[in-house]
Amino acid sequence: MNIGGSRKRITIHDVAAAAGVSISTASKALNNNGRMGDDTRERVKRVASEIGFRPNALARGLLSKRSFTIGLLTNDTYGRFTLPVMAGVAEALVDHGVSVFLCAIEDDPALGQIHVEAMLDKQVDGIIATGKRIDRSLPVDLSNLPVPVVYAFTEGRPDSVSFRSDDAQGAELAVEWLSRMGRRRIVHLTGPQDFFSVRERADAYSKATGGMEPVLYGVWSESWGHEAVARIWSAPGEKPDGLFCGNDQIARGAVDALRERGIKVPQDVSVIGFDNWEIVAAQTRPPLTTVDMELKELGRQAGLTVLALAEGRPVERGVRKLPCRLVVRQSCGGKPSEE
Amino acid sequence: MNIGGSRKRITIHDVAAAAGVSISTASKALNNNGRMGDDTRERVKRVASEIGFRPNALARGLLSKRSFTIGLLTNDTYGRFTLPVMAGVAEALVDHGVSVFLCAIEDDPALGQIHVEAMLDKQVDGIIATGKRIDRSLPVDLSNLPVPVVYAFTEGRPDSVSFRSDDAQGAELAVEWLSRMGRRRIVHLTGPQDFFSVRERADAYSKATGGMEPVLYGVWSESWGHEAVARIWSAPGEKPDGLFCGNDQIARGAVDALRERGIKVPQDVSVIGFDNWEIVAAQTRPPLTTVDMELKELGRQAGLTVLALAEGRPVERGVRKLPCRLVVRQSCGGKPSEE
DNA sequence: ATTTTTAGGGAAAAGGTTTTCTCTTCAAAC
DNA sequence: GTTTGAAGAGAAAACCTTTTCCCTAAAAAT
Repeated sequence: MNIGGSRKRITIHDVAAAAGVSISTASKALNNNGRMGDDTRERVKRVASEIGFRPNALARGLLSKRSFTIGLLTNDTYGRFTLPVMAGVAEALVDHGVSVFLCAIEDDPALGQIHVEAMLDKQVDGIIATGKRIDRSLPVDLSNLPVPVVYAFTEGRPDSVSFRSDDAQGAELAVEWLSRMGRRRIVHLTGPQDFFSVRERADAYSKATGGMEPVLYGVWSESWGHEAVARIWSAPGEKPDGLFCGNDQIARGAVDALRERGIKVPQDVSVIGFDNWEIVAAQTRPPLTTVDMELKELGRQAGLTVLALAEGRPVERGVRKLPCRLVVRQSCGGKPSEE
Repeated sequence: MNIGGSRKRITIHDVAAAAGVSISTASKALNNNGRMGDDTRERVKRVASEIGFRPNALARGLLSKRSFTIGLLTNDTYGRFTLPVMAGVAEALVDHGVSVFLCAIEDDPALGQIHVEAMLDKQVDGIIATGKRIDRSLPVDLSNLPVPVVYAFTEGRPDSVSFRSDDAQGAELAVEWLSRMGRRRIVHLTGPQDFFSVRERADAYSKATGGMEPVLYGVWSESWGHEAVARIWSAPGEKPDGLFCGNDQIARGAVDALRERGIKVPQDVSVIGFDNWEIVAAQTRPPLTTVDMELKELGRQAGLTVLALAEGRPVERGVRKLPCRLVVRQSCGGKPSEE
């Protein structure tokens, strides 16, 4: 009977009238401000909850200059990286009564501009920019905005606050674990070299392994993992006993290729992935041991940081690298971590 | 130099002062209301854009009772279904100046309640509820809200508006295509029977095939696809030449299992999936022909509908089934559709 | 020359809330 | 009995915009 949704909203005037006080007294009672008798305060509060009063955030925001709203800008339509970040942001902020505007801008500067302006019009308290690559920035100008901006998993302006995962440490984690599993000939199979994180991981890998083996750059697909294994195993010479892959898709391709060749994972070769993309990692046979970038935690911290900036609290600027975490499943041997 | 983001916002007062008119004239000039000389109107507009005036949406919303904001409630943390829906909603609404609040409530009723209240406080013009199953409703009470609610890919209240895909039609599409490819013994390999869409697809499949073959119910995983193929091909008797799978993961498991048995896809057996989950469908070897539920379109329609309701336009209530679309890749034969 | 009309523009209220200031009243102190 | 103080509560301003109503002056009509 009320599908369209209409019913007069209850305002503080109604509360005041029902409690027999003025609106100022009602307001003060509800916000625990001002001076008044305990009985009055209690009565107002009781009446307010009885008639179901909830303050109008628009009116409040107009006055306080805080909308308790932030904007999340992303160009990751696929959501693979953005989704955990979003979840973290939202989770961190809901406790503080802050809501999140979702702005998917694809890679369209005009759309980005529109969204930024819409957010500013709506008086967001801050903006979080997030993307799918830490070495690319969003196609939109976020300088000189009247609100603070925090970058998460995307290239930020110098002199701002940005969060990213520590890819070098993640790579070390991977190599370390392979070594611990007794692997000595570890090959790194990764994505395109123009990705900053690819280079960073490759450098860390080379440093950790002493730079004995070459790094194989390719694309982020299963078929590249497949092809790389074919290339390695059909070439003459000693074969690796460990594969450190740049993402879970490559790892999955590699594992599948190894299985097809009758090479046992993890008995003969250990394979480790990167990203902990559940849908790929968990469905691989055997399930992939992989490096998790802790994107949800990254989102959480970005959320808390933009909040701090919005409230004028001091925040140290710069790039913050968050540590990765090893998720042990079965593709390397070793005891799986419980989840 | 402005990291925290602070700079006095420009109000219509500033415009009025700069243009040498009153605020009422300024407002009317900018909104093409009221009567005034063309020169005055132009001057005000020019000045406004020169000093970068943008109206405060909070103040405007307070007055107009419209916040140009809607809430998107979801319990699909994974984002597999929600993400395209969200993209569609946002895309449809950004043109109308409407922003979208993202509310991820997991499956927590308390969290849902908090989010709904926060949205109402922020005076959203409407709410879209979306989930991961069309036969489950969100764990939150959306009845008797002061704003319209539209359901997308989740069970809605009777007497409301909900959008879902036409699973029966999707199944027909699949069977039809397999028949067109010359397949005569088509087996349906699907998910748990307690899913409404599973039953609906299975019924449509049975009707289309004359109910010759049994339906194999299982779980939504690759390993089930794998196992089902093993079960079928190790049993005595004639083998199927077509597999209609309940989702792309099952299809992928089946394709992998067939390949391992030396059975050629699509030469010997055609396999068709459901969902068109790119990451699975496109990376399978060969890439999966599958049924797309057009979730983005679904989101778009949900967005436009909630907007219509918010504006008081009449909307026919009830469940609307949107047609699915066949995406032809290589797992069935036939010429791939361009994308 | 007087009245009527119209154009152009301003004053003020409204929307819901918070906050500062003011006012009244009653108790305590002198 | 007068002054001081504080407690309790209300009036009003402020936030920013839109809209209705009103006022003035010039043009048109009589």
